[in-house]
Amino acid sequence: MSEKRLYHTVARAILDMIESGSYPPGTRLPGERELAERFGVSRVVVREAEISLEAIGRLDIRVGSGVYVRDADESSGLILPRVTPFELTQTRLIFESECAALAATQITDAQIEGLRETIEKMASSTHDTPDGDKADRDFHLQIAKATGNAANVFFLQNLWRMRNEIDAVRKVYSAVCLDDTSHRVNEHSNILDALEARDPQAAREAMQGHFERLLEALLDASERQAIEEARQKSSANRERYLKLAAAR
Amino acid sequence: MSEKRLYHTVARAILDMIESGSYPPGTRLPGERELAERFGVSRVVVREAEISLEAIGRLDIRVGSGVYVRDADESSGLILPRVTPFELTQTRLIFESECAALAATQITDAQIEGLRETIEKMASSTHDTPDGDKADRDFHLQIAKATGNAANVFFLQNLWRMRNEIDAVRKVYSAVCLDDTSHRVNEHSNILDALEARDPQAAREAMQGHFERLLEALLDASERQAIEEARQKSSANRERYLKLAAAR
DNA sequence: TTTACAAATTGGTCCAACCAATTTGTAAAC
DNA sequence: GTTTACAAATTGGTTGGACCAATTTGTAAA
Repeated sequence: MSEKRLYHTVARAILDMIESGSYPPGTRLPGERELAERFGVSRVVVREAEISLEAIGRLDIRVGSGVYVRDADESSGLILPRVTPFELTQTRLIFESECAALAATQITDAQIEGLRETIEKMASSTHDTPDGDKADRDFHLQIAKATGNAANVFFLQNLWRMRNEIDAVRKVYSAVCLDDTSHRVNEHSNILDALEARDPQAAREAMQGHFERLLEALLDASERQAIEEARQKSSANRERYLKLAAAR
Repeated sequence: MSEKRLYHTVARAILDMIESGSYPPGTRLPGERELAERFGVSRVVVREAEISLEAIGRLDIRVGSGVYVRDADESSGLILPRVTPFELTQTRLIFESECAALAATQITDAQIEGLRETIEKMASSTHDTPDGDKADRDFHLQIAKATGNAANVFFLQNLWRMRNEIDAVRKVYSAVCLDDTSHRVNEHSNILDALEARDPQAAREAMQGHFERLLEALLDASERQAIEEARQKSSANRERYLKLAAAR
């Protein structure tokens, strides 16, 4: 209601179309002429709306071809702070635990069922496919949605963007998630049980446990990684200095 | 690097104009018509260029007034979701309470002192100046910083952006903050005490209390506002229908 | 000096074209 | 049957002119 300019309203509407799932990433949007008619505005306004969405990396406008929904991941060009995997996990711990507690007070049976499906999907995913990650993300996202709070959903999405778009984070996380599918499935089940029991405190603690274990796994992994890097560096050094010695 | 679309070229040119220093932040750009002539393009193209720059937070377009160069402060480039004041406050409650608890475990004496200053500043601010708001923001921001976690700082900044940049939120918040400076000063002091005592649980509860009271104040305010809007609407209706009756 | 209001300025929207890049449909060639 | 060539349809890009609404500015009255 507070939008004064038409193209803002239209941009909002297009965003809604995308976020409702009608147009998944990569999909082509209806042409400018059709959208103009559908929204009851001129083509200019649709263009302005699409251009503003292009500017913030949500759309990809290709001349002669069409306007495409951009994948929310890479090259979104948005600025994220430089956070370490530990910082991210700590923030997830405090934030998602409270989300879980909140969700426990108002989650619906249908949402419980949706969560169960993500767990099954994760359990049946092979180790290296991205399916497991997607199921993981869906699980946490659906809990945020179950809080019925758009701000919570927004932050959850941003947390996940940090995980995927910050190199240092992605590196460590992927190193950790190789062989812990069974752990994750287990812990997700615990969380689900608490939610199904509508027990906020139990949900909070289950989620805390989930991230505390992850935090420990991250510490182990980063230690291994540090050792490995040190080994490589010293090996490189050895080669360098041996060469020097050999050249003498 | 030749830009295919004209409005990209123009956007680039406008950006150059800004970055060359000819138009410092806050300055008004030449009108669309003049720029169109200067660049030798149509007005629509200039508009499209300016809209794309507005979308990424570089320009501020004001109807009837002009296009202004935006101060390059924290425009993180994120598009904010439509959240209600209640959602925002709930998220602040769960997130900032945990931040306070976390901060209590590791805050330094210097940071304690910094917090105390913001409280004094708020106490001495007159009611309608923005100084009070700034001190409020600083207080919460410094607690997030005291957690030593960049992700927490990032999210706190975004929470504040929601408060200031979402119309519906700003409206209700400003209605609430008129006469509650004394409340806020009190509650901030309580939080500070808990932090100084390095008592996580007390800090958490003090912060929770802060937001729970705010939540109630918001409910009151939104109720008053709804009543006022209903009054205005019915008054408008009365005028309309009386006119109709008089014209008969 | 202040106030009130009309005029000029500025962004917002619409329309009706036409251009250029791309995709698509179709028919000829293999 | 598959590939190739090319014309037709589709799609975004740009233009000029027109009119509206919000805002600022200039001017005259109080």
